[in-house]
Amino acid sequence: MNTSTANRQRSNDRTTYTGPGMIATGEATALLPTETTPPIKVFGTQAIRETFDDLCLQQAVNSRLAPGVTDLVLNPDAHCGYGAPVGCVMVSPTHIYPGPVGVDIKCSMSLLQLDLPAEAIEDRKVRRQLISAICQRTPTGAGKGQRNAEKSRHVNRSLGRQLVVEGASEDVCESLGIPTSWAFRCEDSFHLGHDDTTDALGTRLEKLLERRDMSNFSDKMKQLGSYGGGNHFGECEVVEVGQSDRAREVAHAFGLTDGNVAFLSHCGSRGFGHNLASGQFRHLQNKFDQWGIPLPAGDRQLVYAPLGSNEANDYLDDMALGANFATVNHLLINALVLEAFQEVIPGTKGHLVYFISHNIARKESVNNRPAWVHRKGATRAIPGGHHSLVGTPFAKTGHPILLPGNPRDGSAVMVADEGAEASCYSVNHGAGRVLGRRHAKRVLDQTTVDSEFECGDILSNCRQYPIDEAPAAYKDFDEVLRSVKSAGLASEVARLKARFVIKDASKADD
DNA sequence: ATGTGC
Repeated sequence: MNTSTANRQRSNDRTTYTGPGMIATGEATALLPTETTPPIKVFGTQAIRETFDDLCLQQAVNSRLAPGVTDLVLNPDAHCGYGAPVGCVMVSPTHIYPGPVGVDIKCSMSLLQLDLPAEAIEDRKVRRQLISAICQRTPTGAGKGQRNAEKSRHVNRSLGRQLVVEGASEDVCESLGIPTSWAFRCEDSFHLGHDDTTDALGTRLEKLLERRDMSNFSDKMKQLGSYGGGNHFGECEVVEVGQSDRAREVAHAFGLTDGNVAFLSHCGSRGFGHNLASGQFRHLQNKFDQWGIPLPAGDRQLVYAPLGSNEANDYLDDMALGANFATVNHLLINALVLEAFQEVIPGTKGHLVYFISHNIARKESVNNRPAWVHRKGATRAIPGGHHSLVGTPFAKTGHPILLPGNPRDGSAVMVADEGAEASCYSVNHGAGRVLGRRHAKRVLDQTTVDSEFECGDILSNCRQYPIDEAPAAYKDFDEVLRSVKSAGLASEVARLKARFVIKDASKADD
């Protein structure tokens, strides 16, 4: 059965995975055998393994057997995605796969630590003021999520062209009022083109701007500093650093302060990244049709390009352009959120803890050779002492791993352990869906969701919190984290407890 | 995910 068939069956809630079963190998690890190649590594406790539906497993097998793929890791938050499961890592030294990077190029998390004690936002009125100050500056929602920017932070066409080519360069940060030091708090503050130059990106951008679907480039650039919709959000948190000596030490190195307010953001490359990604899917699918190349497992979502081909070069350039937009988008959002806090509580100071993606392909060294590591709903997890962190603020400790859970149960900051080599230096990217959006709307009810927020004294900008985004639509976050910890991939540094949530509510009553 | 859906 190929994935297209599986997709059709899923729409009727009938999936039938007929491949081999999982081999249980440990409390939190398992192997999913494939016919002719080494097995897929699965990280998840027994309870988590039961959440993997048939289509998800089928997609994992299809991705593992696709041309040039040498490793595939399935994380505890895995569920079906575009071509490959959301929550997987796919490695290839020879091929690039746009589908397994995903439709939202460089969808990421960022965390801003503020110097406010939790008590400063205890008053619901203060939190209401913060919600409105933040919403004024960082719109949510599809399309219309364009910022009404004051002159000092206006993104005109020429600044737009500069920032998608340069990413968070000093010049770009200065133009937008972003502290330049924040660039050092990024997993990647900029992305180069296929030949490791910015020139390649400038050239590619010129070509793209001639395209009809890029005629609204200036409008796309105006979306800079906005969240968008779906599972994207901004969330005000109180930091609870773990009790162990290591947690306290690492939290200190990360710049996290126990008991203080922080702000967690989740968003990506908005309409610009979507244009680039969907344009590439279409383009490569047409090439496959035109040249009569067989699709991996017959799945159009798994089209690929061999490295060195014009197609691969163009994709890598487009991915970098989208990734640069996402990077500056996150940093600007954080600058605007800080500004909103300062408006409501004058004198507030804040610094970026980290900005890290979970939808991107990076050139890394795997099994001692260079390869493209596609993280599709997966977060890089490199422990302290690893050569690739030399020169960063986190060379000794390992970098922060930012994992959204849900507003009811909290989110987490983790740090990688030595064992992460087994998962290609990756962990999950959050809790992962357990109910599809349609399913969630059918089986969950608004009153329960509302009372969960009321009980936790968690405020929101939404009159009705979107039901398909309710905590119960996601996997048990503690079980997901237990999977990561007991597999030796990463350790918990801090929990983040939600105090208010900013989300797009425009589709809440569909 | 997305100026939203074959």
